[in-house]
Amino acid sequence: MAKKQKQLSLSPLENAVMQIVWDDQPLSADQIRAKMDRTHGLKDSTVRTLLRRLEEKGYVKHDVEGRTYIYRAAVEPTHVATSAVKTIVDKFCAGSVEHLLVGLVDDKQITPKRLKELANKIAAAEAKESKAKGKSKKKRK
Amino acid sequence: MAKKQKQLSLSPLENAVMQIVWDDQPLSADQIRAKMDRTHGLKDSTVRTLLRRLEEKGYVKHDVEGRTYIYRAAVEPTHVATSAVKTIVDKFCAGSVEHLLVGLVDDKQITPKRLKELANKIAAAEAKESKAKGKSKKKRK
DNA sequence: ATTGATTGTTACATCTTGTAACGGTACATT
DNA sequence: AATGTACCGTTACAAGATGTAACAATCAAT
Repeated sequence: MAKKQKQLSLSPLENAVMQIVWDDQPLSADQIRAKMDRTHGLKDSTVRTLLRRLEEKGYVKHDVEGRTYIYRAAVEPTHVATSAVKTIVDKFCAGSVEHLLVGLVDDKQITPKRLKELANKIAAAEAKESKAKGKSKKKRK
Repeated sequence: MAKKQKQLSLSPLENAVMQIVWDDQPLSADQIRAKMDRTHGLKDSTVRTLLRRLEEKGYVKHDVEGRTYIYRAAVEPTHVATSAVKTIVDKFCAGSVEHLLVGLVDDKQITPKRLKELANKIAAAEAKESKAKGKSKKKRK
């Protein structure tokens, strides 16, 4: 039972690349390098290595346009976030989202009042949305 | 105060140790090894290395009892969870807990209804708690 | 003093991450 | 056609993180 699942986690630099991709996709490797340049001074081969690794991990995909690779994200940032949160919840909160929420409140990351507001807002939005389209799973911006 | 702190993240194995510590603390290194044995077959020096690293990272602390180190957690699991969640939120949800909650709902990790219930419950608990204590700003949990 | 339990020190092979040089190839420009 | 140019694929490598552990020093009890 050697399920050799690679590391799906993003390293800091990989994350930096993803932020750019999520923000301005689609992008070529070189465009990404250009944007990275503001903070890092990476060579193009470096950036392409990062992109290759990200693609291996399933975070981005590319289309070949002419002879250039055009990259775009293969996963939504919120999906990455929620799945990471799920892992955390399973590990540290005995699988209970409730514990997590309590923790967030205890940690003052959100006030109970605001949490309630959000919950209501989300519930309302969800209700309206499901009524409006019934089955389709499109996401609004 | 804070200087060049190392990685505070837990490796899988370190995490396994923490789970045990959180569950049955306080424990000696050998007791921990014994519990690990069910899944891994680690030598005692291995376990002690892990414990030392965890202590360096600030996850556990020990008291010397006789000639034995008795370990216990130095941080609450929910604290680890919430701080990890904060990192995630900052990275992937533009810093907004709201986005995360929306994501959790979208991901069906929690229903909006249940989210609302929890929010109310938490708000209620919080309200009662602060009334009960009244004066104490200091929250010992 | 010898033994047994525990800790401290040190080691090391893998992997992961950051960073990049090289070499190939197809397209654009003489 | 020959060459430069813009990209891509392959390969490399040092530093740090991780898993795993042997070996040495110590103290407490025999």
